[in-house]
Amino acid sequence: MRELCLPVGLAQDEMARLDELVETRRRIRRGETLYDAASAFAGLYAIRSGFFKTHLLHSDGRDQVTGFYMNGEILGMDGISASRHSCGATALEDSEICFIPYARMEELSRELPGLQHHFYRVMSREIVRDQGVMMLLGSMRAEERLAAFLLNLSQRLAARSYSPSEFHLRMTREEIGSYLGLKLETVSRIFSRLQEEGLISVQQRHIRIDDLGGLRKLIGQEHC
Amino acid sequence: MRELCLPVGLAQDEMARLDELVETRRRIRRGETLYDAASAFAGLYAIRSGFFKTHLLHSDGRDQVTGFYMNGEILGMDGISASRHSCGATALEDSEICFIPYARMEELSRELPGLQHHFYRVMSREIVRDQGVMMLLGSMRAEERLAAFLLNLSQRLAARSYSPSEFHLRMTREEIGSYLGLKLETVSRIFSRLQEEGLISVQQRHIRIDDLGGLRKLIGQEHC
DNA sequence: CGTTGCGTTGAATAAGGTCAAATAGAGTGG
DNA sequence: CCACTCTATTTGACCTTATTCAACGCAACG
Repeated sequence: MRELCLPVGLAQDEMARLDELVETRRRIRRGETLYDAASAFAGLYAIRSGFFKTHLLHSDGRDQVTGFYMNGEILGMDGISASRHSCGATALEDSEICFIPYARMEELSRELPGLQHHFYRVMSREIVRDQGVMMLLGSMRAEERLAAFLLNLSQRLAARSYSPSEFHLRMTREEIGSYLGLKLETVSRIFSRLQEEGLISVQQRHIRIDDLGGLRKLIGQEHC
Repeated sequence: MRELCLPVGLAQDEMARLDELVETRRRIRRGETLYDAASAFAGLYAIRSGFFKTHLLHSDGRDQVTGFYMNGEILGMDGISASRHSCGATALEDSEICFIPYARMEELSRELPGLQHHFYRVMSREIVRDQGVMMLLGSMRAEERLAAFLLNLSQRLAARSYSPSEFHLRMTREEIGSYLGLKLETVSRIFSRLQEEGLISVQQRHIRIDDLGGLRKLIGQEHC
């Protein structure tokens, strides 16, 4: 996990100080929330294991999934700006997290230049990630969105040495749809269509990518 | 401008050090780019005056507007994560910016706790802003998107003591559409519709908000 | 005064949404 | 182990919304 969510290139003694950073380990059961939207911000959460979604509640009651997070990723950075979380985080499977109190993070990142740099980078990466989603929602058709979604998952799984071509979805069709700006029926239909086209095999939540190149071509060339 | 893009609550001597931070002032003419997508990251840009758009280039040639920025706002934070900008920034009118070299920013934010905190907050705010756009793109209908767009502009103008109810759009219909995930014709049509409904008056790029409450109601209650 | 870029509007079309019904699994209690 | 229930998923028929294609208007500018 360290390679993923903690700085590379820190000296040995700096690594030692890092352990001070992490206050607690906590288990979160599937369905439980790590924090709710509008709750007071206390610090960041590094996912040790498990899977989360973040979601925003719109004033009219509908809520939208804004992201899916897996082990090695950091949750909660949205809360820094207003000392209050703008979105909630919910576990999609039993998970384990490390809590990083914000005050301590600021303090320590002053002492360890590498750590400060790392946090700036992690936050910047989140901004870049969000821009990718905006691109996806703003200018891709349904089929492209799903393809991009699957490729993104595949790539992140590969980075964690899981199979990039065969995996189990932790979220429902509705959650995928909410994330991609589609209705759950559309998600289901597009999965079926991609299967007919021989690009993937779908068995409920079990996904196998049969034609990686084909999927890539789908998002690299077409448009609308 | 200081109230907007620089920390509140810094001591006098800290303020003095701040001037060291800002290296250069630069004028950018309308249509020029501040930085291009994929260009090397050097630092951040604080907008002194003017108006910018940021935009992402998709591999198939289409580019999507990811944000509009006005005076007092910070550009370039996307570049920290990969030492390379993920999107480009283009001036939509003659503008003036301050350049903040990244190395100096990191250095100084180590010495001035208030500054470090401020930068974390600014980056977090950007994340929250992006989430709002995701909400907009993912779960609002065209009319709601335009209403939200106008209300957002109005609010930011108000914070700068400009008129919140009457203003001039700096961007084309196509740029608005790209930002909102709509085609330019749709944007034009919806503007006309909102005018017919008595909510706004549109005269090319000149906008007057006639019924603020009505616009708010549009995004607060309806859904799809 | 024609050119050029931007904006508006109309008609036809396609993409995705809505509503409804059928099916498949997972979990539960008998 | 089986029947029962509940939720998630799939699929079909139909409908709404936004896109596409095309024509025209407007304003700025050389």
